[in-house]
Amino acid sequence: MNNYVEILKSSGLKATLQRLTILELIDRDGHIKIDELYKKMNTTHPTLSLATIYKNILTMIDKSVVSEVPIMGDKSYFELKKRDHIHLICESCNSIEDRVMSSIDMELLKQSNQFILSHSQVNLYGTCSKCQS
Amino acid sequence: MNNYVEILKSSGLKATLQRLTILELIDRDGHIKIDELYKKMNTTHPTLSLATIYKNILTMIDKSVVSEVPIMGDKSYFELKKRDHIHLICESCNSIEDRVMSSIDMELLKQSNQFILSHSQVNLYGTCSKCQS
DNA sequence: CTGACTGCAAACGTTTTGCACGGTA
DNA sequence: TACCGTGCAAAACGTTTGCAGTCAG
Repeated sequence: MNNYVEILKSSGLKATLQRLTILELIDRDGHIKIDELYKKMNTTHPTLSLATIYKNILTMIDKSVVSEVPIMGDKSYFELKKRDHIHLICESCNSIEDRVMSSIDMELLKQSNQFILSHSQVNLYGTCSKCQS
Repeated sequence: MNNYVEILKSSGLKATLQRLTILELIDRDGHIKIDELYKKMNTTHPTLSLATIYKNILTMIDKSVVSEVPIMGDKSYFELKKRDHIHLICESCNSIEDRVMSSIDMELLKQSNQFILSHSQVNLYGTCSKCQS
């Protein structure tokens, strides 16, 4: 848990019990939606409010502690900020698996039968050529 | 416009004026959000209701005529279903550019300076190994 | 002619906000 | 102690629903 304290402090955020709890739950699940987070939280910390979760998710995204994983036909999931990776999203059981792989390996994945690919969604965020000038 | 009539009919949907209007506006913009769609629609077809847009977007996604583009920190955009492509999303002007490229070319993009990459989001939808059995 | 589709208005669920209180640093 | 963060309740917002009327095939 000390780990999260460091992360928060170095991001200029206070290490409150609420934030530590949120981070621990996100980490345990890997990827979690707000309502799932709230339900799990309610069992151990019944007083922690939904508004606090929303406020903290926003501020922690802003500070790059957490990142949003928007999903087709579903609410966004949230995960701890980590190095670039791919999400393998199973449309049958709704599981989300992280995979660290190079672009070239993606072709291999398509050809292998470990994960039957239905469709892909690649979004690259950055600055377009117009906005660079 | 005849093109859309064909697409709708071959998907088992009736080619109503409302659907044709929605498809034309999506196509014209490339990627559009529901509220933008409604605003533009309102100028030319003031009686077309928001509920109709929502219902139609859902059914047309279901029939693979349209697809959803979920975006970090924003509402989903919608586009016509087309062959696999990458989205270059400018965080400055919020433009979305389509780019058809192989996985290997992605590496080239990162190295080039045409689009300064801030972060990427790759979601692959399909069936995981567990759910295949 | 019939089932699919539309428009309206109400209902619903999710997210945001304002404010008084509480806790971290 | 000062300020950031929390909890509550209300408000705002986006989306869905039910139903009566309409239209495409």
